[in-house]
Amino acid sequence: SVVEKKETDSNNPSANWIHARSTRKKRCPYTKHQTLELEKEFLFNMYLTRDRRYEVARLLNLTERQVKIWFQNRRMKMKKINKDHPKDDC
Amino acid sequence: VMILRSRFLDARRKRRNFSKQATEVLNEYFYSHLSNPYPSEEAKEELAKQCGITVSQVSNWFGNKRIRYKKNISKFQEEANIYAVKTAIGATQ
DNA sequence: GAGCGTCGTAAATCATAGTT
DNA sequence: AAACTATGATTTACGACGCT
Repeated sequence: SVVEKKETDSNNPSANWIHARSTRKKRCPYTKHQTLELEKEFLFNMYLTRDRRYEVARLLNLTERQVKIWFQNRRMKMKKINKDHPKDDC
Repeated sequence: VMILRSRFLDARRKRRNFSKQATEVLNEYFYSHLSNPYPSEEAKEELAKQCGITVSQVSNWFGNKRIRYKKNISKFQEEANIYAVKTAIGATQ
């Protein structure tokens, strides 16, 4: 009976974790230039003011939302790097 | 400066495939939790320990596994059966 | 209560390892 | 050895939820 249960689970892909993010913007990789400028801005300060965000978005032809999210992701990346390699530095 | 930094980090992208045993452990967890293959933070830590990899690597593995499984379930059917049998044997002992 | 924060993730893409 | 495929890691984009 245990076997049967496991097998029905295996044969049952309808098990709901397959939820399609239907209405999501497709990921579009940023250009070298966009990434470089964003990194430079991040180096200057990890958190954006509203005005800075507007400027950066305008200069790089991205939406303010994209810039905001890029900074959020970038901070998470920094956190992950610090976690994975505690203290090797240049 | 950051060009060097990013190049340095990109170099970390050099990887090796996980050991056969590690993959075995991960697959066992995945297929025995097929209805909800989302290990908790604690489960990830345990898997990481068992596999000799980092928690981040466990997260990456499950992320990749879920999407690739979902994208082509039939391709993984044989593998799924193998691990289903494996856990079934384990359960009866 | 609008707005930006983190956290975990999906999905696409990248870079390389492994295979044919 | 050059295609080709598998696989681990990284990059965009959100939803959920927190704080102020």
